[in-house]
Amino acid sequence: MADTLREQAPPLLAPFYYRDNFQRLCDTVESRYQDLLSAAERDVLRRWRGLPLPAQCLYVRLVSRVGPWFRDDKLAYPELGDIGAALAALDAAGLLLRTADPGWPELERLFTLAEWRRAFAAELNTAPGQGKAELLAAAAALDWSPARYADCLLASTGGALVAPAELEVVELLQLLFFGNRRQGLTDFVLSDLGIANYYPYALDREQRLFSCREAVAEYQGWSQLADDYWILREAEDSEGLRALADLLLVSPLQYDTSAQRYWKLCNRLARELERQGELPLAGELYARSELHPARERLARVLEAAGDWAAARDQCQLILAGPWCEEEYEAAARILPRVCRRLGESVPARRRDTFTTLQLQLPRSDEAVELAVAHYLAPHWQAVHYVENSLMNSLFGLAFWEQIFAPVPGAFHHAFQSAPADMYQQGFRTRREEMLARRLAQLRNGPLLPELLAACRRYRGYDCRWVDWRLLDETLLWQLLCCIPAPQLLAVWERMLFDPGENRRGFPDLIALGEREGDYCLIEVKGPGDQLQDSQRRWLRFFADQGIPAQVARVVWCDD
DNA sequence: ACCAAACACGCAGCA
DNA sequence: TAGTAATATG
DNA sequence: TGCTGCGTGTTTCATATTACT
Ligand SMILES: [Mn+2]
Ligand SMILES: [Mn+2]
Repeated sequence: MADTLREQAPPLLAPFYYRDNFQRLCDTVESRYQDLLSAAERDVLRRWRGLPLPAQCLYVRLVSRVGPWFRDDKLAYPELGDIGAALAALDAAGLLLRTADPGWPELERLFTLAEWRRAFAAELNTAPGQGKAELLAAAAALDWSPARYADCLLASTGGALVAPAELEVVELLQLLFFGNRRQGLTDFVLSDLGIANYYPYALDREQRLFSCREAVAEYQGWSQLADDYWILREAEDSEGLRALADLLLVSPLQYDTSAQRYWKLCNRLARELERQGELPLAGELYARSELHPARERLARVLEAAGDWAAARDQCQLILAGPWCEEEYEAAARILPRVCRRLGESVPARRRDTFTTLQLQLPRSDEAVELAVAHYLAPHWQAVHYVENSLMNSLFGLAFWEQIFAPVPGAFHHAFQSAPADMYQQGFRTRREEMLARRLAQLRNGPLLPELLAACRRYRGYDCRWVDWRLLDETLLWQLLCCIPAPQLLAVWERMLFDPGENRRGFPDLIALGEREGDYCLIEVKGPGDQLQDSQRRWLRFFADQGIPAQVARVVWCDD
């Protein structure tokens, strides 16, 4: 009864919203990158704009769906009226492809098991219990010409095969709009629905991500090779992987825009080659990469190859100018090993000693972190299982304005939850002054009102750092009551030093008391779990700063 | 920050 | 027929 | 014991429909 009386909520999205989204994307790219588009590509846009509304809509539907081929008889869009007419309009504008032979894999996908059965009832003995894979194998064994299969199926089901033309142009437009390959038209929808809620930062319309068409082509080239890499790895084609490495080694890197992609691919491929024992080739790839962990892996490759002297030199190169703390520590671990091999003496590395709490707890179903939290609960006001999310969220609140500051090149489009350079060294250097001012401001005033204000002002907006499910004003009040401001500031400064590296490794639990200084960060270690390097680094830092932290080592008492 | 990832846990093999 | 994976959708 | 590599689980918008086993 209540259900029938409840008013229908108005639809969140306008009719044909997807056409409008596509048009927004096209307009933006065309005005921003007109000189990077060829005459043929601009003509595709012109032709799409000239279509009647239902045909425009259908084109957007088709390029958004898994294809490339579709059966026209299965296109069901009642709101578009006569689908045949829309297809004819697309055809006339050169935006539709038709085929009598889409290739075997597409046929497998386009027709259901029942349709295959019916179409091949005469040619094959099709038992009802037979699965699709078996039936397809039996059909393939007929060894017909490729087109004959399609003829047979279509003769049985009716309909024809169609595909949207100029898919590559659509992909190009999306790449130019977003600057990456993972975002697309769905991001418009999620934003309109409020599922994603992006902060209204100032967009940078001056700085273009791609300076020229060659830069775009280079980016697309590395993307293609990355795709090839996954296919080759999936197929366990070691010959192909070696060929890919050779190709990568003779391809020069010319544009900064795609450097990260190139280096990432070098690192990934090299790591796979390492596993296959191709050490020299892996080493060459690592030498091409300027992205961690390339230099560390090269040191390990040299060590594994028995080239102790080169491995030692590589470690010393890293130690003299590390890219990050992780790299420095790796080099500091490898160096003594190779020096021993060379008969050289090295000073022993000091071992970490962290305050440790030994616990015997009854085995239970819940996670060991929660078991410890429950064990500790009676002794504290509150114990929260937060890992990285708490300190990261506080960091986001404290530096929200700096994170979303309109720095050149930071925000290319309206669907970002962090600036483009968030995890690069340049993040800090490009915002040196405003970060210094913000730190001074936070040092001079009480923190709680600042954080409460930020929490209220920005609540709900997407930020890579902030988990709004965790934060509420009570928690902030409790936290700021217990954690002395200088200690929070020290943590934030370390996070600012390397936001990419220092966003992880925070302890599992935070236990809160009632007075300033009355709190503890606790890393839980179950049987068999070791402290990770990132966790060690934070624990060392906490010890240096006098921030209360402990490692809780749990053993199960079975009886 | 590319659900082709990032993160943390948990184990095995090796000195 | 229930459980699953993939797909399309807003 | 420390170091290393490798495999695992968790987490991604939420919901309806379709196809398959
Ligand atoms: Mn943890
Ligand atoms: Mn832990």
